Amino acid sequence: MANQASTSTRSSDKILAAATKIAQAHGYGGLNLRALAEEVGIKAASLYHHFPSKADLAAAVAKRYWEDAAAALEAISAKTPDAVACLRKYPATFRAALANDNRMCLASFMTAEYDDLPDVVKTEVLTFVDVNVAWLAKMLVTAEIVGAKDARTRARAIFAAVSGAQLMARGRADIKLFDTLIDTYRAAGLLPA
Amino acid sequence: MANQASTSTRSSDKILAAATKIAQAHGYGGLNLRALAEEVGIKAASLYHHFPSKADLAAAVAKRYWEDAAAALEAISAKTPDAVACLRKYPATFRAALANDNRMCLASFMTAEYDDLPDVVKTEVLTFVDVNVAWLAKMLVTAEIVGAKDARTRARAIFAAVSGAQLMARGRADIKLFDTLIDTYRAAGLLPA
DNA sequence: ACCTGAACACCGTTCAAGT
DNA sequence: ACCTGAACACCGTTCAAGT
Repeated sequence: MANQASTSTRSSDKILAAATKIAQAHGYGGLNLRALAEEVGIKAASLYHHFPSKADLAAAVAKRYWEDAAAALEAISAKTPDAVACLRKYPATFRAALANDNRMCLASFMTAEYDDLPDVVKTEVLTFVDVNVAWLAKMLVTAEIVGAKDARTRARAIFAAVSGAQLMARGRADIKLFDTLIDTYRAAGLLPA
Repeated sequence: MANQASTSTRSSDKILAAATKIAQAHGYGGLNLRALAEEVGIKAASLYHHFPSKADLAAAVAKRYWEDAAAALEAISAKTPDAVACLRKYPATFRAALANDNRMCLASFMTAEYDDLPDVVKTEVLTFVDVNVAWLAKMLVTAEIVGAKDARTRARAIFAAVSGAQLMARGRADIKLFDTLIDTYRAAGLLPA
């Protein structure tokens, strides 16, 4: 994971990074290849030398997105021994997207676009959800909040609720609303206080 | 509300109905005027005789959407005296969208498209949220689940969570997942059991 | 290998011309 | 009044042709 980007992947990385930011604000349909190319400093046609199609580019974006999310979650649980403390930190990544120019989770936006999503992209988006749910389930069991049998279901409910909070807060461009919603989930008992 | 559609609004109604279905599956960006026109049986250019622009058409769609939602919610609370029973029925409208070819809430989709939404549309989308939150808050107070001071906040949390559940279920085209998520919210204490 | 101009099919929109 | 073909400037995308 550390020594993979030596020389040739540089411009692909630039493309992926720029595409991720655009897709987090405009979705798959709103990912404008001319605008993306301009941001990277090439012509739109040149994009096709790095990725065979918009679908494959978006799949690469979504794949890196869940890989980064998985690494970030592992970093949290590696650094924080207390599982309850880990669960308290979970909403922070969703908050960070809003703090970054009112952006949202790439996977949530693309989930809305389900009907128009190429299969290769759909797969990666689903994996993002799986990664989050698996991590949450593990923390819930470790924290002894639910038994192993109910962990996956509760984890999915937390993921859905936090996603919904991010979406609602984006609609008002109001990050404080996100914080209030998360606090309300805690007060109601969905998330550990 | 009853005697407004006599003769001239007929085709406008057909356009709005078809546009609503398309927007619930593809969003504002994915609302293709040529495809919409074909479904209605006219040419795209003819659409402009009924609505001055795509933005105005989408605003009319979103406006009717929240008006219908408001009427449906009023129908529930008028027919069901018990506020707790009303709250139990609330997720049903979101479920119905999923049951209708895995569609989703128009407002949720458009909220994701926030950055690309004309202001006239944005306003109507926000009103949909307000209508839902106001009704939920009223039911929560009547049911004595929360006090008047916390009603709005709790109502927003419920709306966000239910929206998130719909989005997640759409991503798997799995309506049973929606049911499970709602049940989990109830078990956790976010919604009344 | 990497890049591009030019072309393609498509989009929202306009408008003169039909009924 | 309502509709339309044709055109406009634009878009994402493709490809033959450059270096």
